[in-house]
Amino acid sequence: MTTPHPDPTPDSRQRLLEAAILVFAEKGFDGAGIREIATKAKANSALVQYYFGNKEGLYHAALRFLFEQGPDAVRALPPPPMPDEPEAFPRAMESLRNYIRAFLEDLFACHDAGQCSKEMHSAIHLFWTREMMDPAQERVDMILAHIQPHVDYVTGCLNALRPDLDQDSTFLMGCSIHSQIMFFHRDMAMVALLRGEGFGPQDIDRLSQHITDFSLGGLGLRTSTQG
Amino acid sequence: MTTPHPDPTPDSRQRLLEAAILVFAEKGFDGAGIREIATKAKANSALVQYYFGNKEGLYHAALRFLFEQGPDAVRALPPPPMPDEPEAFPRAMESLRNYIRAFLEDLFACHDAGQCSKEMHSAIHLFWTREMMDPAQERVDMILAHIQPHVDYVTGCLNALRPDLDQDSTFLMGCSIHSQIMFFHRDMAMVALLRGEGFGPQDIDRLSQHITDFSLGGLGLRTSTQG
DNA sequence: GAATCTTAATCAATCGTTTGATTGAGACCC
DNA sequence: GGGTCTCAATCAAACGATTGATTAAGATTC
Repeated sequence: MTTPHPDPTPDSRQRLLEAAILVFAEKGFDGAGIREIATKAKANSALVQYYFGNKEGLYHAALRFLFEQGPDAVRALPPPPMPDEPEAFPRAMESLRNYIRAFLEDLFACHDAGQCSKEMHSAIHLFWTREMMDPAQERVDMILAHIQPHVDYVTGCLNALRPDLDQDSTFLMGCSIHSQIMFFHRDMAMVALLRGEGFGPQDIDRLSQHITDFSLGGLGLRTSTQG
Repeated sequence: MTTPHPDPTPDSRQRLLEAAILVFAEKGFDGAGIREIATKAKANSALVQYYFGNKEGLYHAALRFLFEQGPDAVRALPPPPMPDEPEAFPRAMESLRNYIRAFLEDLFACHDAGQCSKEMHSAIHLFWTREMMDPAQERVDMILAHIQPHVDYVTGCLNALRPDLDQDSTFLMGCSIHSQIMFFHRDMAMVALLRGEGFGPQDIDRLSQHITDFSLGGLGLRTSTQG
């Protein structure tokens, strides 16, 4: 997460950005205070105005920063097959399975080449989830640009798996798949309360297996029945 | 949540409670101000301390209020069949279908006997969703008590539909079903951006049909293949 | 007339922001 | 090389506004 940008980018700016991600993720925009962020960044709170204009500028910059520099499971995945390619069907099935697993690994912060701390990793997803709940008007373009590859990937899989579906039905299928993946991330607190214990990285095998099977079944492509 | 014959001078405590739901839902706990709530309630802000002790007491009371008085689709549904009852399987299938539809109607504020305004109705679900994202320690009991009937209902359906599953697998199935229902509510903003237009009450037929079919397929109970 | 309800005025604390001063490294002139 | 100037970076201090909370007096009700 280093900036290759040529602009004057001293350490304080970077530290503020990373501290902002942590605090905004934990407490939200209104709950987070400029002074708290600056203290965690070991910087002066006035630097927020100096570098980012105001608090909202810091929030905006932090969101853009984690979009551009943060972890993204889909970036590393090979693209799904086109519907007319040979072996498109089994390869799309495998692509969907890999996507679900990669997304889960990303959410549970199973970082191999650790570019950022585990705490930062989960804060990034929490920050991101907060913004999704009510996206600000001036950030929708940035958000859409970040989501689009995810949508395209799953849509590509679905087009190969169910070429008979119209566009809107395919969209609904993608929603059903994504909803399951994200549920186990952002509703973890509820899941932990109901189940007694939450899911963690050690459950990724089981979770990705379940979501994949459930989704293939939902698509009408279940090959065998299992628990 | 207005009475069918509204009082000329309704209780100011009640007005505060209802205004709190609206403002807390829109801006969250930190974003909402006591003065704004009081203004919307046409009451004095000091009444918050008088009736509820402090701001958090108001939040707590508002949450409990909408739990006890607010709309709840499951309350009106006949209980799902026990696994050993006659015709348990087809009845459980119908129960699940009804549950999904009732939940969606609830989320989209299709109130027949309007106990509260449509604005209040959607605010209730937004408020509720916010609390779910990070539930406060002192409110988990109340939250669990409100969720439990939902979990029990779906678990009852699943026990009749897939009696072979162990408890944890059943739990995962329930998560997959609930995740889909809630997705179309709280990610509506994102869906609208991606799809060009969001879903509304007029789409309930299509949505509940899709989620039901997808879920039955995920359960390995798909009877026919359709778009 | 006591209890309950409501009010405006006010509290201390904290908020995001602004200000003015200081630092230190480089550019420039003589 | 010494002196001067520039400019971005950083800081402590203070700003006005707003926050949730408190108070004491007035209104209402029974």
